[in-house]
Amino acid sequence: MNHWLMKSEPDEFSIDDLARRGREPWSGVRNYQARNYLRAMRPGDRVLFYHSSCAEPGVVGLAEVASEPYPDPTQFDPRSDYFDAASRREEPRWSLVEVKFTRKLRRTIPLRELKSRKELRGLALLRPGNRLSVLPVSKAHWDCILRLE
DNA sequence: GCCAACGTTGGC
DNA sequence: GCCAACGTTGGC
Repeated sequence: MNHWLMKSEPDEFSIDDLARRGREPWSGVRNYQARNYLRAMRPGDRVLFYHSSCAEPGVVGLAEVASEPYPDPTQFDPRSDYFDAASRREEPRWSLVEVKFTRKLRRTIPLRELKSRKELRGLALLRPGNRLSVLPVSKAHWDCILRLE
């Protein structure tokens, strides 16, 4: 089983939105490296849900990968913001997985606090300029972050 | 709103 | 293949 971190802007889709829906196809990832991480995901993998571009960026909840990766349907929808005219159905460019709500954390663990922890050195989220919306997390880092709760 | 740190695009 | 210009992400 692998561990991941997935970012979402709470104005767009928050942990409370995921709690309400229970399960959500993670559409709209349009970065090749992030896509490759999505394709490496398997049902049962654990996910840290992270709020970005907001007053208090940080880890806010836990989720679980709930499907195998499959082609993101929004790439074929001309009305979607995520439409990609260059993607062909025979060879879809973009993938997604479905994500299932596990629970909210008792508190937000702010980015500021993650940065202050020596044990979290090397966490992909903290690497300079890392803007990927989907990132791997080691088991050791996962455990460390949950101990901060 | 600013800006660093990227990724992408397109001319050559 | 190089690289300048441009667009995006996301913290602050």
